[in-house]
Amino acid sequence: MLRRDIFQVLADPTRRAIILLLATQPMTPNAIADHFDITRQAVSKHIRLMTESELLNQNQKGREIYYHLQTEKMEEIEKWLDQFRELVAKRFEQLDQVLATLKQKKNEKDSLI
Amino acid sequence: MLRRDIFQVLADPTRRAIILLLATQPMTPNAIADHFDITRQAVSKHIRLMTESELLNQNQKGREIYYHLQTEKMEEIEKWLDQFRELVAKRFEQLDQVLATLKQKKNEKDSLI
DNA sequence: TTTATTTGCAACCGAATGGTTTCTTGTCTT
DNA sequence: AAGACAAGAAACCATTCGGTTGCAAATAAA
Repeated sequence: MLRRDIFQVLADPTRRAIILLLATQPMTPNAIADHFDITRQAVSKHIRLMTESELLNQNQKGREIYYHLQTEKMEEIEKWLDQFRELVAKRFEQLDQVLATLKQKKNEKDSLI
Repeated sequence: MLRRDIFQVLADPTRRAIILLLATQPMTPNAIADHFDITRQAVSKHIRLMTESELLNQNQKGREIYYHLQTEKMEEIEKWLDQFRELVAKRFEQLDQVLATLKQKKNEKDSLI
């Protein structure tokens, strides 16, 4: 199945590098391609996927197209991570509860001695 | 190219769901598969990838195998995001600097009037 | 108005992905 | 000891991925 989301974008190391590149300033496809050992067209395909995932916006200046990051899109990862952290925290709460119960049981037992 | 890292794991929605499932408690492949509309074997393949990515550990109890999350592995995402956020912050610093320079220029001009 | 530059698109290719079905192995149950 | 259950492995399949080369369109520069 064709998946076009931020997680899909992050899955490729070249795309992660492109994200870091564009984090500081907008760049043209040619400028981006200069940083890698792949053809400009390959970079173009990465750009297309990233645009379809709404992570990139374009800004045409003459024949050049400057691509810039839609940084809000990155928040989706944060949101997912928050969800994850919350569940992990809940697990530890349960663990704490178990420990507390054990402690209580132990005290009850002690009092019976 | 075969990539076996946490970003690759996150790329698939079923695997993300498995992560959230295992965030609260360890589970067997069968138990995990019950939550999805795919075969146990398909789940098994997801588990294998996640184990190879060092995100899952196993704990055999008789004929059952409980898989549990290696939560530290998730920190790699956080680390990458930190990197990203730092670069974005730098961009805004530069912008602030530009604005400050403009303001200074304006003041100099004003003083010439 | 040619010519060069920047970009995107299409077709192709080998490898990886996500699923299936079938089979084997190991461990409980009875 | 025999049958049921849990899990992994292998072979297969259609689709996607990440790359390539070649080409067309638009804009800039000569």
